[in-house]
Amino acid sequence: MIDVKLLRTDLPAVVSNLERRGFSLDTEWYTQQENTRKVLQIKLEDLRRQRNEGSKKVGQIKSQGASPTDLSIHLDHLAQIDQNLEITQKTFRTLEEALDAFYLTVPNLIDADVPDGMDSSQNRELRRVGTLPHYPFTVRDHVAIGEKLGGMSFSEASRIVGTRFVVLKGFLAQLQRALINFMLDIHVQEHGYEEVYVPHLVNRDSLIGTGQLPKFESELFKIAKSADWYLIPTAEVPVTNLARDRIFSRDELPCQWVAHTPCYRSEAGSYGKDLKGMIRQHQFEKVELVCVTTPDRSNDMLERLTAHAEAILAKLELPYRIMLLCAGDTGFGSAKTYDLEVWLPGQNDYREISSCSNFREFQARRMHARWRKGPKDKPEWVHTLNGSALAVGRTLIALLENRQDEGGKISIPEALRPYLGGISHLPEELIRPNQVI
RNA sequence: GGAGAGAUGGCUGAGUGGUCGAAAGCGCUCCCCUGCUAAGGGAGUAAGGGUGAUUAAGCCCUUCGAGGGUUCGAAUCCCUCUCUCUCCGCCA
Repeated sequence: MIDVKLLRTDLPAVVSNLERRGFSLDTEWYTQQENTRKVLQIKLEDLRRQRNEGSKKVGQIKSQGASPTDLSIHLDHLAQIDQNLEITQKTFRTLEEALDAFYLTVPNLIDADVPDGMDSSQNRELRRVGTLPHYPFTVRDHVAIGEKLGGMSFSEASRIVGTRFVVLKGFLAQLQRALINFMLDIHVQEHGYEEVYVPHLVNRDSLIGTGQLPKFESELFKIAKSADWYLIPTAEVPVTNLARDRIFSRDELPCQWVAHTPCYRSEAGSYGKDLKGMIRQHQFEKVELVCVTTPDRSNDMLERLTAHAEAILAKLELPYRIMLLCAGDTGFGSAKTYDLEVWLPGQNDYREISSCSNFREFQARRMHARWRKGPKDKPEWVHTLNGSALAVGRTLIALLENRQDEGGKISIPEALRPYLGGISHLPEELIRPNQVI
């Protein structure tokens, strides 16, 4: 949620900032509601004051043993106030609910150093890392590699559930598991994150907290059994909500958490996009970094977090580029986002494999996540950040496509070999099924 | 799934209709005392919001899990829901 006070005091600044995203704020509606709110609230609070004072007096009158007529006159007067109060309260509540609902649909303010632009074509490429591979043969995409190697089955998945799922078997399943462990270990051991295991179902409040609701319900899978349980679309939701309703002391911050979870997305509205293969699935594995920090450090933390995601790509020797998203392409709750895009030879293009964002106070307001500088100080909002490091399914694709040879073998980057029993190439039997005699 | 108990400030925990935004203790902050250490004394210490010159003072409103009800008045009485704990059952 953006700062309500800022809306009240400097509406033009908010409007022009949000225009950079292509979001147009209904100023006429808002101004009118807000002005009414102010008048109504003053009136309401005054009526409540009168009632409180009147009620107190009843107690005094009674204890002083005043005449019954005095008392009934006073009670009549109070009844009138109450009647007025009830009407005012009803109107005020309706108004406030409308305003609250409105606030939840307003995106975050964009950082000043985010470039202008309305869509991904105007994202700014900051740099490229790694050299693109050249092949003296026709490259296969990951689907073709999967077919050749075996162990990647879309047809079986579709029989089990439907489209946009995959079954991985044998060394491909093991490769995915190796990647997860590899990423977690690096973040814990080299980058100083605390590993957390979290629920894969979350309630409405958590999704409102991180900003997926109320606006993006269609992208979520809802559990039929419960009124407000959803499958997580990213570990960001349960992990960031660890900060919900908390007041951190200075020395507890920053919190740096890493979690591996599956992610479930309905991908409504992406029909026809990336239909083939593992690029866009209803279920995929991801290792997510989440940071809760003091405001003065959040700029720095975004750079660090992004560097931590890059470190994984670098260790896996995958070529990538780093993009600074333009205002129009930056997500609803984010003030500034870097995307890491990995090179996919099968697509002859870079594709998103990580997205690292600074949410500043936006999620903290929704979650009531605060911190206190010193014991005497007022609580302030924390800043929250998160980034994928990395999307595991796409990492697996990237490895298959970038490290294939003509015969269809995949070379394993040095850094990953300890996680695969030391082998240098796939396919090789990593762990043989027991022979039953 | 069955039975019971509970939800109060940073924490523990009192509080069954007005004098309660809330005792006491712990923690924390400041001050005093004590030549180290240990200990002692005093004061302060919830959050959100409105108004105010929108980071003043002041005044005011709201909040004792959430929502509704009774009442002139609710932390306190009634109803619904959520969550937590204990015991039994079931279970990876």
